[in-house]
Amino acid sequence: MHFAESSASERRYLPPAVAVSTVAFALHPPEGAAAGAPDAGAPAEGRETTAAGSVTLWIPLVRRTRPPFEGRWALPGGPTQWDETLVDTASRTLHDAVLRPPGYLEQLYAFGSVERSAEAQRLVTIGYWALYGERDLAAPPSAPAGQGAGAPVGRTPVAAPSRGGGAPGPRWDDVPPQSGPRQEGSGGPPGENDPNVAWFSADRLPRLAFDHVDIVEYALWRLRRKTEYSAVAHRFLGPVFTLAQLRSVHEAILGNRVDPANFRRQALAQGHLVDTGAVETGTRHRPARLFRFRAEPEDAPRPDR
Amino acid sequence: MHFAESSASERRYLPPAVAVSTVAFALHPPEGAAAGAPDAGAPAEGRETTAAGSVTLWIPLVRRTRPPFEGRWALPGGPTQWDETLVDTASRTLHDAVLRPPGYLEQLYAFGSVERSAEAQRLVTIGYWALYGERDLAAPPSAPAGQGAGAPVGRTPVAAPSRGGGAPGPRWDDVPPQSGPRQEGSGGPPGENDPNVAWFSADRLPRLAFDHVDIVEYALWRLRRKTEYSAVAHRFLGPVFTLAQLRSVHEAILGNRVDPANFRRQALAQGHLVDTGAVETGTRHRPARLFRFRAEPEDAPRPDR
DNA sequence: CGAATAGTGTCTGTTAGACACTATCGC
DNA sequence: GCGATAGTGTCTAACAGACACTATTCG
Repeated sequence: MHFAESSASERRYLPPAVAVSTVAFALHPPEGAAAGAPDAGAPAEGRETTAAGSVTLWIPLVRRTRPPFEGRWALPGGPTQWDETLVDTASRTLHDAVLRPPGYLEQLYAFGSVERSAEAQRLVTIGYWALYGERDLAAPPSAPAGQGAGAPVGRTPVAAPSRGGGAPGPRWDDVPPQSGPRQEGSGGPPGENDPNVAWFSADRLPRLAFDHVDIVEYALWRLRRKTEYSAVAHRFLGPVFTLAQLRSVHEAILGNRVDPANFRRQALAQGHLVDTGAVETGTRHRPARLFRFRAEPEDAPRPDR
Repeated sequence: MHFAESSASERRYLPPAVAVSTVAFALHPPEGAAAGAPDAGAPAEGRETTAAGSVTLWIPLVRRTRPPFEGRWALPGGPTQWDETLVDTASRTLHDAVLRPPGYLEQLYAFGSVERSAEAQRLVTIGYWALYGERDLAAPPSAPAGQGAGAPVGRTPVAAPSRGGGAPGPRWDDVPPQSGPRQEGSGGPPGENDPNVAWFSADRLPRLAFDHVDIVEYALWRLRRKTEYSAVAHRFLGPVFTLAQLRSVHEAILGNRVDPANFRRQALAQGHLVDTGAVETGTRHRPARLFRFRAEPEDAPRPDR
């Protein structure tokens, strides 16, 4: 790389580095992945339920192995490479941490602060948010994307448009300018149990590096807004699901109880759900009908193309 | 500049250049500014009204003076400088074209395409949208921000948060990597009548360079969404205004008629409007009450900080 | 049958939209 | 008074939220 040799004072004048940070959500960590406790570095027993029996959102984090913020947990991410689009970068860095491609990926906001520009290269960070559904987590872990200018991660299953208002992200800061392709938390060998990658419950996050808390905050806000006016919740579930499941996803996202009767009516009124005719089995009460989702035309001008 | 000497083939491996493009809206061009006709390069008589007597939105454009797309009109914009935040860049480049700071400025979407990377340096473009109110247009033109690393344009009156969903912009492409600070359409001397800057009616735009049409499209969509759930329309007007004026702004943005009675109720119900007690004068019918806007707490996590 | 959840019916309060009607100005 | 727009009242249909009630399964 050309710039390796430029001194710190010279780096001030370099063009800004472009990096990506992604907040990914899932209803629970993938099978076999580490579930982090708030402040312990070590995994803890954690599954998808909380006190009240309601579902929570989980977020994958990566532990930084070098300054600044060495040892702190941070969002998966890293610098863009010359042959990658921004989504590709998000996808690749996320894959490096989670070992699976997300089911949904959407841009959040671009933040270009000038902070610390006297000491380090200027940095522009593009925040993304992603979503892992049951389907996605079930997929067996695949090898990290790896080196250099290789093709961006195979299939980025969903590179989606968006609609809500754009918003902020904090300045990124990871990865020294023009460092190698693998991002921060990759000291050890890859594999499902990399000690530097863990999933945390969204309401019990450890202290994060940089202003990653703000990105998470914003991503959550966006996710909530989006579940209100759009159909995203179903993406957390498998191909077929009951209305109760869908509702509990809504409850997890919005953080409050939702009336089953009213939810049912609204959900069905949207016209997105198709009754498969099949019913749930294995319950010890009246089985619920299974629905699947019917894709419908987006109404937003499509950003990513 | 370090990179001036790097060859085209070397540039492929440079970090992406970061540029900004801004879609600015106003109810009419500033006094004395050129109003462009759809395809003529020359100004045409144009004021704020259209066929049906309704108001239209106007957008400032800059004519490119070098390839690619030489001669075409494009959005104001340019590359970020090492000491500028993204908003600053938007603000500065917009100021260079319009000679006034906007009343509102918000990020739209970041687009990082890899297209043409084989021939030119990789480019990441951050789209912004801005708004000039009466107040802002009334301000006398000030000199362009000018050279090098000078302080970013004095006051960027409003660097605002946002809420809607993020969305797309096309790849930018202007300005050769690391070119001088002044952007594209600045061949001639500055001043209110730079032949390479003109305002166009949003529904009669000329052919634009790059995919700037898409950015405009998206900005319009965002503006519409935002007027629906938030209070932005008032920013197009002066400090006090009648409900009829506010309504006609809504009509201009949404593109359809709005019932005066219902609009009034809704507008007042929001609680943002304060009756000043004063009334309109100079009409030849019953004068309307004048209102002013009362700022209220935002509910979106604030992105820009 | 009892526990438990699925699914339906109904009532109430709020709101968007349509539109008739009254008020108040200049002339 | 007339023309014109400001501003109010009212009716209707749609809808969200609360909640009672019925249906269907397991054990």
